[in-house]
Amino acid sequence: MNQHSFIGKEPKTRRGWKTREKLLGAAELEFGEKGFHEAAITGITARAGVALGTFYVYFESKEEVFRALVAHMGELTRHWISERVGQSPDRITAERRGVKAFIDFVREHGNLYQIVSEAQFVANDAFRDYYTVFADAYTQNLKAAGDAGQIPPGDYEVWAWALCGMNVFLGMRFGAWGDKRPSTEVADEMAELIGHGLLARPDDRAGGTP
Amino acid sequence: MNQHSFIGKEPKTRRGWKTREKLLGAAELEFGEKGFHEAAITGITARAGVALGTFYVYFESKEEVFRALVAHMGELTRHWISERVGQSPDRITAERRGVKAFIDFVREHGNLYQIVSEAQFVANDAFRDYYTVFADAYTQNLKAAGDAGQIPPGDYEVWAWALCGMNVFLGMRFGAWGDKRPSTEVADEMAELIGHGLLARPDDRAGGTP
Amino acid sequence: MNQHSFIGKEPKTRRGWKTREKLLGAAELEFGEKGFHEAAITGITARAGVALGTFYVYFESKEEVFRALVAHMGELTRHWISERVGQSPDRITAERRGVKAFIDFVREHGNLYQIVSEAQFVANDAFRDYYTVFADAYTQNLKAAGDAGQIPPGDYEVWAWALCGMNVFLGMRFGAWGDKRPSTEVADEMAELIGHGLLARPDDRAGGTP
Amino acid sequence: MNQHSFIGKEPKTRRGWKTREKLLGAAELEFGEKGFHEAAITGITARAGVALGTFYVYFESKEEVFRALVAHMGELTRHWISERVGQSPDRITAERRGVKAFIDFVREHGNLYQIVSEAQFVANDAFRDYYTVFADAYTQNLKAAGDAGQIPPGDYEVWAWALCGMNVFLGMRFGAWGDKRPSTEVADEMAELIGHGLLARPDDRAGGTP
DNA sequence: AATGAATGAGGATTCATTCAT
DNA sequence: AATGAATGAATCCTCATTCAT
Repeated sequence: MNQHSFIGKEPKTRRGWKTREKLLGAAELEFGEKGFHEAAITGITARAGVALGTFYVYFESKEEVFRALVAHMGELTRHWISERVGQSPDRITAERRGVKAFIDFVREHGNLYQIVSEAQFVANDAFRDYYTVFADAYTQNLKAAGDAGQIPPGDYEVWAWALCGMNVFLGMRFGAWGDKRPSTEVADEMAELIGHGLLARPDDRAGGTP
Repeated sequence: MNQHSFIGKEPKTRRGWKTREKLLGAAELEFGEKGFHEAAITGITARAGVALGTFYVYFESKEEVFRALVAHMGELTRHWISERVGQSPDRITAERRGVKAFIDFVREHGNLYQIVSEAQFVANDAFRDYYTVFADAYTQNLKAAGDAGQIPPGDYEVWAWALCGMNVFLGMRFGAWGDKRPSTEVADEMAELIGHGLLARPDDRAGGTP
Repeated sequence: MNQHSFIGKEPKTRRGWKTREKLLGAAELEFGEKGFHEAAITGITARAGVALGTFYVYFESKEEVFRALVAHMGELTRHWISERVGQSPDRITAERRGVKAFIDFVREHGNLYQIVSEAQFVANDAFRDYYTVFADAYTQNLKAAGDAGQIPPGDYEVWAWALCGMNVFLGMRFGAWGDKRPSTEVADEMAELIGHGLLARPDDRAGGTP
Repeated sequence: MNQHSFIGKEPKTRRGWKTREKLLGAAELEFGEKGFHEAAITGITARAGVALGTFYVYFESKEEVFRALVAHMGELTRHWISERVGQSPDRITAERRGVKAFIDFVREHGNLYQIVSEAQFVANDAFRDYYTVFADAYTQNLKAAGDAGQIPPGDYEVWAWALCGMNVFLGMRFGAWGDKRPSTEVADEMAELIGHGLLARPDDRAGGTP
């Protein structure tokens, strides 16, 4: 995926790799806690336990580490979710599991997820990349389901972005903002909504797709 | 809720009101174009055609105008949308019109809409307020529709946030990012998705709710 | 004493006098609480319950009110002390009463007394005036006592300044800084010191001057 | 008391120490000449020959250098005086030398001494520390003299503050305000006053302590 | 590789004072 | 007399980045 996309200066020694690693970890914490603008390079180096100048040995700028982190978050999120969605028997189950996974992810890594959101204003292209990768995968999945006759036809790209938005907002509202409702409940509700839609007659509900 | 929550210092004369108005308009442009951190107070006052100090007669800080603007955007957005949704014959029509209105709004006021998004990192409480007001209204509408038997029962709060997220993401993707697709098309697709849901059998489509 | 030294613009109406009075009182509080640099004209006018511009109807500048206040403090202090020292039977009694009065004054009007001290850096001439008036009076008193054979000959001006310094420091240390010791005790100790001096043999003490 | 209370950021290299030294010296001049509020950081860095930002490498704020300077002045003053008082044969000689030294110090370092005085309004705790250290030392000396039977018993703490006040005011009046009288003369007069006291009979004078 | 001293452009904020009403 | 809107000079402080060691 990241063929030539190594971000920052590649270390040549084992020691160098370790330092770079420490810096990345420290940056994750610093940005996660304070946000891009409040975060300081000295904060990162202090957490990493290295001198200020060392930062610039491995990264060209504050924005560069930030981008590296956003890219990393992309992988992390995808991994987290795909691990929890697995091979779902049907699309709705996949959606239900997906939302739950996303809410849980935000609850677990709220600070880090902020990094992605803030990228919108700091590194807009990285932000677009992040969600485009998601939406594209989503589109593919819908398409497959459509081809298999599991879901009705439609403009799956639009649907994918709509579903992304759902996830993100439910993650924000019921994950990041701290709601006591179990993520399963929220996921069930969302599954209900996008399963049968708003036009379903009440009695459709119990039966699912007959 | 916010009975007398006037943001900034309330002018006592007509002249004062005019100046405050000019400042607010200038701030909208400045923040919209440059974002919070790049925006400068001198940029605002220059646009407003007043001296630097005048800014601080009406606002305590850069953040305060920003908050005032977010609150103002809330009213503006609600007004824009409700004007275009009007008294819809049914919930799906309302949704379709709502999405379309939102996409159009973002296309029209893209810069301004950025202000709201950025509030997440600059004035988080104002950001929450903005969307909470939206989602609450959404919830009420769904409830009304539910009571009227137009839509199936469910946890309308969760649904409301899900629908908000859809709107926002479609607005971002097909509004802000500049997509050529007509907003009507996107709105129709979303209406389809949330109208019949993913479980609808293909042949359900033509008929809608019989 | 202040023949032509009316500070500020003299009001012409009764209403004007009242306003000026309110401003002076407010300034006393504001400067006393915050010190010259932290004090703000708006703080003064707010306390006085008048509009900002009104201040400049009666005073030319922030420094001017300050000077008016320092002059006023001079009269106030002298009045307070002379009232409490009265016609002392002898010099030492006068000194004892003087120190006590001064400590009590500082305890009672600590904030206001700060105004005088700060004058050193804000209106140095007013500061010098304040203490020069004091020291001159002191000198005269010592001279009278010397002429009457109550105290030994000496350069009374130097002595006067030395005694002023004593008063001020004892007032600061045991008055302003909040010491529990009763002012009478401190005054007695100072009287002992300057009564018999450091060379007195222990047994001189009981007897005073035989 | 202040074991490791290093004020500001401790440099780690020799070069750093030199820079900090230059800044401290420059600040002394700037504050001494202009007073705290008129002094500007750019004034300090210009005098030191470094860039503006360098100041903030070593000090957190304008107030912090100021505090560092006051502390430094404490050491400087004590050193100056103790050097000139030395091992005095008796308390009165010590006092006489002390006053003279203090007046001379103020004449020599008038500007710098202003820094201490102004501390009263800028860094009150530092101001208290300054004089408390002095008065404590004074108290100890008096106690020693008292134990040795050189001076009569008394509350030496009160005496110490009284004597401090004398010194300060004589320093101010005959040192800082520019009086032509030789400091020796003033010192002699003060020695006379606190040597025999005000109750001494005129004929005591010639004899001193027999 | 690592260090940490030095840089300086950049921007927010304050507030005494003026003046038209 | 009283008001309060408008002014703008004046400064403190931040922090990403550079570079000599």
